[in-house]
Amino acid sequence: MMQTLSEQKNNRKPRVIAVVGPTASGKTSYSIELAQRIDGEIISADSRLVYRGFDVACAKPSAEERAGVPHYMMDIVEPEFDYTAGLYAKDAKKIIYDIVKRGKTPIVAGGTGLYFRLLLENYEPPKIAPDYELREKLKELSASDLYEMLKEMDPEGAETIESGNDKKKLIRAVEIVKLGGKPLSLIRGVSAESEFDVEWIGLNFPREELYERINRRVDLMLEQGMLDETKYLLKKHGRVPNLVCTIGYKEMIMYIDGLCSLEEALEKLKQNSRKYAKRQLTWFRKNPLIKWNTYPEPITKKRK
RNA sequence: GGCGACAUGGCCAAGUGGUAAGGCAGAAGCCUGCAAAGCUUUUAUCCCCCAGUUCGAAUCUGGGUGUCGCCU
Repeated sequence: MMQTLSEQKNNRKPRVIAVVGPTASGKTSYSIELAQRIDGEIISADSRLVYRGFDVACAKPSAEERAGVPHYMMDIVEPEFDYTAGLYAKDAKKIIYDIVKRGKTPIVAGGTGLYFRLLLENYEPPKIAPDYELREKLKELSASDLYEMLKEMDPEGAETIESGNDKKKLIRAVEIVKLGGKPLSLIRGVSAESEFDVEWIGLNFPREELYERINRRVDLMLEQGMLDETKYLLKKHGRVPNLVCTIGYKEMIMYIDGLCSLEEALEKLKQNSRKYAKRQLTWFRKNPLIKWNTYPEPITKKRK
């Protein structure tokens, strides 16, 4: 929603525009065009784009595509490093203030719901960094053991975890309490008012059309060298979790390992992308502030 | 033309007399430092069609239709 000039003057909060949507909904070109029009700079909110070398398979915009618009939060770490949502929120926040200071408009664009939540919706995450050693130990336990453990430490927090089968969530909840953080039960559902004045723009297509776009994009990625990129990254980094667990590389690796044909790998990749898009949508649908743009119209006439 | 096998939701598929497993795909949802991850819920008034046997049939019998295989 556009604000009037007087409203903007009276509003102390830095104004930021958020462009959200499922994969293949056109966020990249939309935000670049928007940035050019309003003199903005783009901060990616994508958990894969932070990794160096995750290009084709993750649809990272090339230098030409960026068309001179500054982009942040891309290519900031090597895939061996586990970048986390907490680090993202911290780093991205600094960048927002820096952009604002220079008189430009920050545009946060991406598809990782958790990153938006921590950065722009101002949830109060427990300030407990992951303890990988502890996690390894906890991993040995069964889900029900973990649940019992959490129940003793944080009975109310245990109840807020929807399923006692979700080991990942249980481990984190236990980790927080063990390391002296505020238990989940005390912060769940609590969110302060955002420190930013956010204009939320959601991009989406009717389901069938979105799926067609995903299919087309996967085929295009192959043409653009996704398979070679996978081989290169494997050679350079080995089978690090971030590589092996990323949609695109995951399926290419299945093919490289001879577990399926290339056609099957592409089919699987399309399917995993569809499921991913669905999960993204349930995340964003929950945010009532998003103004949806179901058939994204190009801001300028030219789109490729 | 003859012989044989099989026909179960979008797909794969279990079930051989007691009132439709499961998987995949699809849909909905959860998410507070691994989130392109992890997790939850959900989908056949009905088993190709018709007739019959039976208290009761997807399951048995007869006929029809279709698909596949083999033979001439």
